[in-house]
Amino acid sequence: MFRVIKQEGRARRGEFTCPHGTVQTPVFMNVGTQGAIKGAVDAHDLKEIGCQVELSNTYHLHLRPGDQVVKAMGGLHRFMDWDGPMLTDSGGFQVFSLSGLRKITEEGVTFASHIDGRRIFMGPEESMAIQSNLGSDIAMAFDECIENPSPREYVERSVDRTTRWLERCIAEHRRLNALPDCVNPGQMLFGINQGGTYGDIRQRHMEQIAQLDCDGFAIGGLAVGEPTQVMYEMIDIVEPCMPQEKPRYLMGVGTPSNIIEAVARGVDFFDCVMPARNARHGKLYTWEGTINIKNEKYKLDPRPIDPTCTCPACRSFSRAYLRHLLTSGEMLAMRLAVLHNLHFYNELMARIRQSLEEGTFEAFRSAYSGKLDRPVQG
RNA sequence: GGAGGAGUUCCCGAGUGGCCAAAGGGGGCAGACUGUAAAUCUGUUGCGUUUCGCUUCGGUGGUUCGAAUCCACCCUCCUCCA
Repeated sequence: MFRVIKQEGRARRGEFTCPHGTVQTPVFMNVGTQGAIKGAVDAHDLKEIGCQVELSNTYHLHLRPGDQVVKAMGGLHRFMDWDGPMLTDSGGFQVFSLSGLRKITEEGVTFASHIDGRRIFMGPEESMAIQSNLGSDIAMAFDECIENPSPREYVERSVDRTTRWLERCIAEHRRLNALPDCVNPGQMLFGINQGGTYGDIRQRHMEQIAQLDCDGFAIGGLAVGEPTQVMYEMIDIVEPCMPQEKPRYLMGVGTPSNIIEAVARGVDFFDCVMPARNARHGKLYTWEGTINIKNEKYKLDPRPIDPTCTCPACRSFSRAYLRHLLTSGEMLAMRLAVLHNLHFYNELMARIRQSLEEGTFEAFRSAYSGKLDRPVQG
């Protein structure tokens, strides 16, 4: 269930209630693909850094440890000891990212497992069954995330197939939720818009799936190589076709500026591996811009990553220490850096929400959009 | 004292007459990363006025049109024998 509390322009301050709690939006979901945030961060840590929604992946958990294992262990919430809202991605992104290892038909996708090469088939029904076994609060429809660029003709055929897959997802999802041993009978389902960089295809697709019975709608297939401006154009085209009373989720996006710009265009949910991956690689976010903690200039820097930050890393450690840990390959470096960047993203969303409540979002946008993605000056 | 072996650019290490400012690794420096096959990948790492010039392969001298590579002597280190 979703309601808009306040609006500034197209930007929405909302509230989304799902089986494991109520989510304040706009929200950034913290990505734990295999039931863990890479960098030795666990579900308890997520609580401390302000995470509202945890995100895991259908394809990866199906391969290891197997969704039947997770179900036998009481569902993914109990397995990883996360009692808050959780979203599972359907495996649709792996259709894109593992493109060298798969074959697509009307029925679904056959993957060569990236672990041992064995063939695994995943279609709408399989994806729904796995996500049902995982017991997430929000299941994502099984789609094809199309690579960019793709020929118009291919995009048209793919999008039509994704629509048919969505209808199958809805039917199967409804059936699974009604089964007596369902892990999370209140599980919701989001449909996904595709269409590459063809605005008219995206618009038509969004109009079609908006008619279907979904709990929310996502925009997928963006930030896959197209220029940022094109991504914004696609959101501008699709957003008016999205139901006002349902949440909008921009999948896999993005940089702090991308998020601010997408909120301005009416998006409520986000997720991205970027803050965690960048953290592991030494790129850290501050309210003055990004820093690469591995740079020599931080060798003797006694300051925390960001002097205004309250994350576990900034509360106790200097840039010089973080730099030392990271250049030495210490696991602790990754952990502290990931905690910082995810805390930053969660704090970013909190400030966005606050500005929306105060009616100052546009001021916030002009102060920080662009700036947060760029290296600090000086 | 005797017999062998070795000294290469920040480090390890390849190179035995021209295609060598010198492979490869490490380390250093910098960059990339957007529903995670990523603790990964890329670039760079003698100097300069940079389609070219200069300095460099333990030292000095020599052979040669041309030397990290061949010769002589010297220095240093390692192994074995006394």
